[in-house]
Amino acid sequence: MSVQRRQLLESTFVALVTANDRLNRAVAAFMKTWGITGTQYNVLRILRGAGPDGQRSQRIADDMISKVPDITRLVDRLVTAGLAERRTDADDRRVVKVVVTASGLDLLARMDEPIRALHEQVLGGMTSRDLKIVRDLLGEL
Amino acid sequence: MSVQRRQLLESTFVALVTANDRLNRAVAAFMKTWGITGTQYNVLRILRGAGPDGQRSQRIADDMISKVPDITRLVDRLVTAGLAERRTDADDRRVVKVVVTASGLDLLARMDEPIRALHEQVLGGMTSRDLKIVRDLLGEL
DNA sequence: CAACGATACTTGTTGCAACAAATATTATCC
DNA sequence: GGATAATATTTGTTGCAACAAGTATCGTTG
Repeated sequence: MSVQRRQLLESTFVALVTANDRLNRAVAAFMKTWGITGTQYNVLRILRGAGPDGQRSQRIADDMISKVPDITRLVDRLVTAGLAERRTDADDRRVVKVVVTASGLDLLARMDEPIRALHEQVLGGMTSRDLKIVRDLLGEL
Repeated sequence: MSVQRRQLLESTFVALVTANDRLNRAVAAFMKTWGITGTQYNVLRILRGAGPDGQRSQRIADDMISKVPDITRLVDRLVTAGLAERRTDADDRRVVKVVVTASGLDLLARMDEPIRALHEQVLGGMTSRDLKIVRDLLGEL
């Protein structure tokens, strides 16, 4: 491999990690103003999408954008905060279904518009053409 | 703002966070085989660049790719692992200079080639043209 | 030159993430 | 149908990150 190619790989890698950190910080700071973490928000969104029947823990883990191995204590915090509830499945008593509460839905509804503003704040400077390029190229990773 | 633009912002945001998580995992798994974390590696690289005089804690914090507020305990772990040493500055006794040890330099040297392989593993699938695009667009964030 | 603020780092504390082991329930296979 | 494997979740433990408060040293200013 050429020296140029290696340097390009490295500088792109560093750019990725740097953008990574900035994005994490922006998300964390935003979520903090709402009293939750980005991970918790992700779970709440999954639960809202799942509807009144809720979603089993394992499926929540599968659907999450950022994977976490410990759904139990993640849901614990949502339950403690009154944003979600646990319901053991009657058909399969191993399964725990997690349901978003009215309070959780209310929080999500209030966050919907600010979340769009966050997207705008982070990515609004890019043209739609560039957004598509970044999205598609990152999707290949 | 149009619906399309909003959806594009959202899907790109999700793509970023997803790539984020995958990258973090790849780096963490790689670093784990060497007994350190990505953050620790970043500090060691800074110390290698600083040379035998070492680098003061605050400057390390400034130079890091992923910012961390607690350099003290980060360096603590490097010192415990025998990869770095602390030396209080004689001119200004508030300042602590951190120096990489021979063991630390040896570890870095052994990692240099595998690190390039990691870059190749993560980004090798992209053309040089696309790498430049991603690097430059992410740099604007 | 003494007091005050600024600087550089450390320490205390809390919460979350990661990994492994344990528990409970269900499915499978002689 | 009872032993065994598989599945779903919980619990134990450790380490790291974040934020705030504390300590030591230095610079500045009247």
